[in-house]
Amino acid sequence: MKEALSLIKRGTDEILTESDLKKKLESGKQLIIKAGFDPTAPDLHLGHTVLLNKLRHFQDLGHKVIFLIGDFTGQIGDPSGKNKTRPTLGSDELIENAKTYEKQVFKILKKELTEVRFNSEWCNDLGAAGLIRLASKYNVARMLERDDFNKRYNSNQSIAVHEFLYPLVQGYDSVALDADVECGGTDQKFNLLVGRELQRAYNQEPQVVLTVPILEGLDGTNKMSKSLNNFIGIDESPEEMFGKIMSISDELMWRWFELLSFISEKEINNLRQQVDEGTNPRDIKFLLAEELVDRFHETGQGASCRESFLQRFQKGSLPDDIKEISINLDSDSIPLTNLLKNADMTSSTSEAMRLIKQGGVKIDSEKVLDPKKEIQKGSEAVYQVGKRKFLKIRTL
RNA sequence: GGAGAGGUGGGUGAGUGGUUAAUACCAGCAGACUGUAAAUCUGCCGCUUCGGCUACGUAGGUUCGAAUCCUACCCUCUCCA
Repeated sequence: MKEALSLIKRGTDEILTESDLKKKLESGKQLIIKAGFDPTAPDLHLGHTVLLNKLRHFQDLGHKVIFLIGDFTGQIGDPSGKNKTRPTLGSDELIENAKTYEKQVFKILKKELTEVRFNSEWCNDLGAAGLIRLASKYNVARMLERDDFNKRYNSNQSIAVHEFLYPLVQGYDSVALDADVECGGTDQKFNLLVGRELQRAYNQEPQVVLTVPILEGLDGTNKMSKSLNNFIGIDESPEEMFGKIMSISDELMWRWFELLSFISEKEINNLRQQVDEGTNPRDIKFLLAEELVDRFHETGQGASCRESFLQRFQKGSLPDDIKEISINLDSDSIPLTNLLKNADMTSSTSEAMRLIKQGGVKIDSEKVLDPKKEIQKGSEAVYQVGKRKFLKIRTL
């Protein structure tokens, strides 16, 4: 029992309330653990895995996880942050996204203890009348307690009425599922607590709310998210993942160790001490990168990534696995700027022009300085833009 | 319904008729350096067939000339009801 509790408490931010959790654990029944996910962004990234790891802990104790895809709530758009209302998804798309989720999520969760559900199942049946009834169970003052509503309200920014529905519907999900525990990021705390209130209003035993810390993204300040493009997807190639982890600041590295690594706190402190004593932080970052790459790919991948990383950046050699593409030309030659744009290596010819002038473009490891360079038909070469983008292009 | 404030490049936010692809900051990108794609420094940061073209909520108008003035519309916020 004590062990169970300490496993659950590891890395969590808050448990509301711990005594309720104890009671539920002691009851001996299989608990229903709920966690909601956004239907529009099926690509899981490391930020999500903080939560998934926690769900996994519950599974290790034999409890059932409901992986809830908020397809109905997705139509509302989570007012957290400054999201705008999202486009409604077609059911085909939803099924696709769900499949993508499943493919990724079982890298961490146990299949036999996971149930994937959609909240449109019960929300569609709710109807206008049901929604009104639901809305009557909560009040505006309490809604405005929510931090982002509060901030927007006080700084004279708009809050659309439908945004109030989001926490309500999310809370109603807990009622529909009769959830025992709901897990989410700390930014979800308000929504999770609404679930507690609503369950009480529907005469259920209120769920325990468990929040996990929010993982900072690559920039080190903002929450990891797709829209800020500061994320590492768990589906990304080993090389990509490794490289991105190496690009985080030395400071952020410790935070990631804390939230993502499975090594013990003691070991982390040990590593800190090593750095204090003069070890290159890069080498410590290697450990983190290797652990994570191994987790999401085959064991051993991490080590080989480290090798090629050293090769590439210390000795400046080309990576081994350069993608190849062919591009058809309409005429005998094409300006280099256009070629780079067509190959998606730059977003516009203007950008390509700039990069060439700045000395950031190489062909077969030779710096190109002429912005008007033409590439002939029937050639093949390795193009490099900046330090990271490589592509072998054949012109036909 | 009435009165008022405001909408500027990915974000914040200057700019109130003319040295103007639009100050500054952040983010981003490149180069240098390094102990890493950390940190730091320097440069860049709308698009282009390099002739130009398109931009300051939308649509018109005034003017030799408009982000800046006028008109209408759309949107956001505040106060009153």
